[in-house]
Amino acid sequence: MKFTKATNYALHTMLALIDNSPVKPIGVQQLAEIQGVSPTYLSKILTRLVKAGMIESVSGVNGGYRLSRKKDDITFLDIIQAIEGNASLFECNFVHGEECLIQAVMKEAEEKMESHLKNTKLTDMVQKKT
Amino acid sequence: MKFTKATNYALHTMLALIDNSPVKPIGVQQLAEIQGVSPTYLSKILTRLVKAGMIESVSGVNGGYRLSRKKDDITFLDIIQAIEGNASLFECNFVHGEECLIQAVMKEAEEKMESHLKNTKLTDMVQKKT
DNA sequence: TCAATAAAAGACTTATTGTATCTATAATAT
DNA sequence: ATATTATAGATACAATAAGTCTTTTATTGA
Repeated sequence: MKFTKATNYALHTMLALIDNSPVKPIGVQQLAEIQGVSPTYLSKILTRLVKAGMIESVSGVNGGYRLSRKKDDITFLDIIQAIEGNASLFECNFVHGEECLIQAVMKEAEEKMESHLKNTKLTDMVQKKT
Repeated sequence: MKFTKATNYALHTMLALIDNSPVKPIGVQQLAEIQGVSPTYLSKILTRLVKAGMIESVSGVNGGYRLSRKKDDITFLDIIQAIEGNASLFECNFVHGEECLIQAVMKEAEEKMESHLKNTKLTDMVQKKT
């Protein structure tokens, strides 16, 4: 079990967008180059973030991507779920009559992780940096 | 990102072994039938648990698998790591000079989950059941 | 209005991993 | 000896990840 590379790209791109001007967008070309990934692939990832309302895109000359207004609210969990989806990490296939106790424990564990990701905002990263 | 089915099989098999006699082993044939999976595949999974020291195998007639002595110490994390390995869930590929702050947050989050899995023992399940 | 720019979308390819099965080999009780 | 049972290796198939290519749509500057 592993997070996908797409999640890595998404998180780092978001961090780059935080550093960038909130007004003037930055092109996917440039964002892709920094991370050593193809622009089309990265744009595919960014489109998901747009649909999740975290960033906005501007097409045409001097277009690109920039953070949406509510940047202070964006958590790690938001970004991760936009990319990975929000299905449970563990799904019991066994056919019990009752509830699956194992599943319950796994869900609790997952929630611990999610809780931490929900409580850490992207903007926390920038403060640490300075 | 998801836990593999193998982990599901491993956890449920361990639970079945707890219910079983600690002396007389139970065959993979039977264990596989309960879960609707092929014996050869399940045995492959169980071999990993054997190597991790959680269960022991007895070959030959009336052979099979049974818990190893230290059954009270076996945690969810033990089983999961025996199957999934113990690599980090998140690996940053970006080439920073410094440490990756994102990676640090992800690691913290993962550790929250692991902590819960480490603190929950298999035997806890049995007590709940009664 | 037109040409250049840039994102969005869809079809497609390739690589990797998960999920098995089959066969052969080794160990053990009767 | 033989039937039984785990172990190991080779192999096959499916699903997902990761990425490319091409076309379409939207926007801007000249």
